[in-house]
Amino acid sequence: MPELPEVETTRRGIAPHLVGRTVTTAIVRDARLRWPVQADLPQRLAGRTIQAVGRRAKYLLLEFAEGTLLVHLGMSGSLRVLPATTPPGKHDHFDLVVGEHCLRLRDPRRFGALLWWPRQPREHPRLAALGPEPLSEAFEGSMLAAAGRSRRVAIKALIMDAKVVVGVGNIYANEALFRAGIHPARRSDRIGPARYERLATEIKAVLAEAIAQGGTTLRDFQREDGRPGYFRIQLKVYGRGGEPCPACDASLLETRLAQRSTFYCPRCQR
DNA sequence: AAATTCTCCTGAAGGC
DNA sequence: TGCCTTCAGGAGAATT
Repeated sequence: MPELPEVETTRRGIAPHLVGRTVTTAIVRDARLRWPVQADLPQRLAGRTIQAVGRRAKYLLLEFAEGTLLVHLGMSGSLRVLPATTPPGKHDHFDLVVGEHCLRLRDPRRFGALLWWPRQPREHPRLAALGPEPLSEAFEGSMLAAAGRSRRVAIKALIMDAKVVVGVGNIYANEALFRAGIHPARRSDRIGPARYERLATEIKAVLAEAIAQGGTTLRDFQREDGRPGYFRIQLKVYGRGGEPCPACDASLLETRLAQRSTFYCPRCQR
């Protein structure tokens, strides 16, 4: 399940194979993604030259002079660069053919998306309302505190809200709250400025560490060349309900919060 | 209107 | 062994 570090790892992996190259053809094998892939997408892409491969939140942005292809990997999507002649597998729904190679989208659960946008990516309605990138300077403790003060949601829900900050998925929300010593259900308006500073710092740190390690992985994340990602970054609480807290040995708890699996240490996190 | 719940999908895992 | 059920989760949509 790609989170922001996996998407960024994918971006860095595929960009060298794509930038400056011209699309030979595009193949849609199954248009039934999150939204139906528009039928004329191959015609729109053929003959266009990829100028840059960007990212906003968990959207990958294949930028052309004529517009942008937004690619979202959803829950189970992965992108690989392969020889164009490689036979497609069962869930290989889309190819972007670039000379001898192709960028191939595999997505068993089909929660992903392919969207053509004939303008600048920043103007896309899905991107325009998003909060800041977590690793940018625009995201820091005081703005997070301001967002939290004006609402009364669980802190975990706050940091997973894309209007507040993008790219903090369930795994890293759990990890960041553990590292910051904050209980995931604590109300956002009952956390002080210093603790918000710490939380913003830990969100940045855990995401940066995961990117530096090439993306963590759960289940089926694959790198652009097909190598699996690795559990290089040790997840301290996610998926560890019942295990001892790595800091204090208390038994880690698992609950449901905002419809998501939530793991925390009842002693370390308040 | 903010907050919560629902929805899409299928592979994996667990139960009997 | 095999069929059945349950679960996971990104994020937009629907509901309260």
